[in-house]
Amino acid sequence: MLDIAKLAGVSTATVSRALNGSESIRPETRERIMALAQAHQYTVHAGAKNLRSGENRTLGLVIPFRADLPMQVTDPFFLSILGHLADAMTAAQYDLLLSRVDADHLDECAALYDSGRVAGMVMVGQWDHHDQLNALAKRRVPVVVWGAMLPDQLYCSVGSDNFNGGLQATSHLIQQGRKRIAYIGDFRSGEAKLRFEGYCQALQSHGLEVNADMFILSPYTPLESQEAMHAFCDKGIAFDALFAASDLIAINAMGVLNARGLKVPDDISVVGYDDVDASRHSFPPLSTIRQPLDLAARVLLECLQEVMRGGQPASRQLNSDLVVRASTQSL
Amino acid sequence: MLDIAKLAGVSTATVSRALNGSESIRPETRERIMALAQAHQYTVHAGAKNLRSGENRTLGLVIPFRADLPMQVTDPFFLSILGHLADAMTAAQYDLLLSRVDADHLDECAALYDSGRVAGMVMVGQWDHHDQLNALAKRRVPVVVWGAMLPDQLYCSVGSDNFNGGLQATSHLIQQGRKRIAYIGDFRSGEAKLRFEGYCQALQSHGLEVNADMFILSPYTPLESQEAMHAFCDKGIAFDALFAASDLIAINAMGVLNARGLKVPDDISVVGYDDVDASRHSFPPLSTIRQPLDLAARVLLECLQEVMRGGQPASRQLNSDLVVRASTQSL
DNA sequence: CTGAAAGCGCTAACAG
DNA sequence: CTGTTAGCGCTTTCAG
Repeated sequence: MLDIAKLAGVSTATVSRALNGSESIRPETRERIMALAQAHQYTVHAGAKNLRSGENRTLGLVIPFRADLPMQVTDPFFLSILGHLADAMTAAQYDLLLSRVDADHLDECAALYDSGRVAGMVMVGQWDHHDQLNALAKRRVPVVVWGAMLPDQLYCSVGSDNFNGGLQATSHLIQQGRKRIAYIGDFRSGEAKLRFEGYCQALQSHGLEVNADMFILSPYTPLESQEAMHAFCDKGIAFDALFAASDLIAINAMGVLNARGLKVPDDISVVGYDDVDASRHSFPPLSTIRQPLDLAARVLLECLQEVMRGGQPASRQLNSDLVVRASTQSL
Repeated sequence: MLDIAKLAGVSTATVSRALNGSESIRPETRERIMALAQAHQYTVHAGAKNLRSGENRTLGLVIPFRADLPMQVTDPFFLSILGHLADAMTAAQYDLLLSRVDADHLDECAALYDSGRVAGMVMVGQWDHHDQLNALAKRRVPVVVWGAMLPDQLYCSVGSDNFNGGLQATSHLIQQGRKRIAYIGDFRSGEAKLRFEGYCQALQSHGLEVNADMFILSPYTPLESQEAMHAFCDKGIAFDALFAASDLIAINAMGVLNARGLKVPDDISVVGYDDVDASRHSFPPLSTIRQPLDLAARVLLECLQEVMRGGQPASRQLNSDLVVRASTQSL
């Protein structure tokens, strides 16, 4: 910066002002300085600027991972939210620091904040550790979480309304005249559980029977979903529709159905969840619940900014949309 | 830091030395200081440290995107490399700054380096802009690229050997007794082209006919791959195997084959490319070419470090492995 | 082994 | 409108 100042015949203070768009500077001088900076490929040193101004424009995106599991992100869906978040942050002039943290030591990411590397962070991915997040929040680490709203939550979370999503998906099937609707996925915990509850609610409010025979337990990771589907079909229980807790499960299930000679959607209508890229290209293209990730990213950022300001924004549930494709059809 | 110094009854210099593991400090003093830091959740301010020591331990990961395309990463494969890279960098004590840059203005990421935000960067994703990358390298921006080796390349690239991958995939099919092997994917540019050339080579060296009727042009983005597959089947050309330029294309193609009553692998053996998560769960599970992403990430990092040291590491091609699953079977 | 002092590159009062 | 001055939080000679 000193070099530029000398070249322009001014002080570094003036250069700083010019480059930061201060009002109190002669336009002509500004132009000259900007031109010089451009010519010499000079850019303000971000670190020094932050240090001096006390501001920090980098935000953390932390992705918990489990040491015991093979390094994999089960959700292709996750990449999408990452992309949107990157976009939103870039648009708001933030840098994005990516950090992988052991899910069992989420407290470690406090160091990210304590060391001034990030001004705040959003946590996304497979997270269960409610209490660790609460501890972080108690430590006054600015953090927002992508996920469900939980009771006794000290931090701000943003997620989609999984209950309502399950409701929409199932109602859609019912409206198309389906009466024997199976559910495949987890129904004991997390987001899948809420989707399942939405499914039950939809059945009940339409006066349909909620039958445990129609619940197909499949891990959220779709590893064994095919087997689960096969096992269900083997039982010979009649059904004319299927609501899957995730697109990947749905796609695998459709593969099994196809293989067994059951036509989708003629024999079985199928709805998935997430609107993963692959669901547009599955056979047949999959009807699904789309979570508004672009909005989610913006809301996450807004909330984080509010938290960084010292506020306590309320957690939010975003509405999801039903996307109708060829895998569902009226009877 | 001053606080800790006071608490410990020493100077900040001593605290600094203790926290950085300097040799010339009494172990006892070190312990005491460490304990205090721990208790007060004190962490060295990373920015100030970098500023003073002139070092920078954050690396950039830039993901070019096309302004004209909807924000999407076509490759689910990409998330995987991102994860591995994050792991490798974390393990080497680097921070990872994620940055999305317009693919038409790759030069913009020079600012990331000029402003001292990153000490170097790796570029990954759909990149075509060979000349822009060369310009970056000429500007002495430390950068390494995930992708193919190109002639007149001023930068270092790391990629997998796509030609060899195509060769392996096709040879596998031939060894299983398949004689009429179709190729689906792009064959005009990029990595797919190399895979295609490997396919041709394999056919030739086994004395099989290389027939343009067996080339199914499908966008690398699998949007129209189903249509392409349908169109090919409609032509009624006999074939007993299919090599797809990507898993996603392969999975879509298998969907079409299933729907048309062609059994995989009995009637048609299918091999994909990438070993995407979904290919393990497709119906049937897909044989594919796995790129060694963990190794790739480590090599990328090594090369980047070498470039940052001022060196000019040679570009590298990594070997890929064939993963055999149920979609291929001997006749 | 430890402290004092200088300064990394920048910005923000405070004077002119 | 612009220059001077004083640090942001840390590390690192150079003396003790």
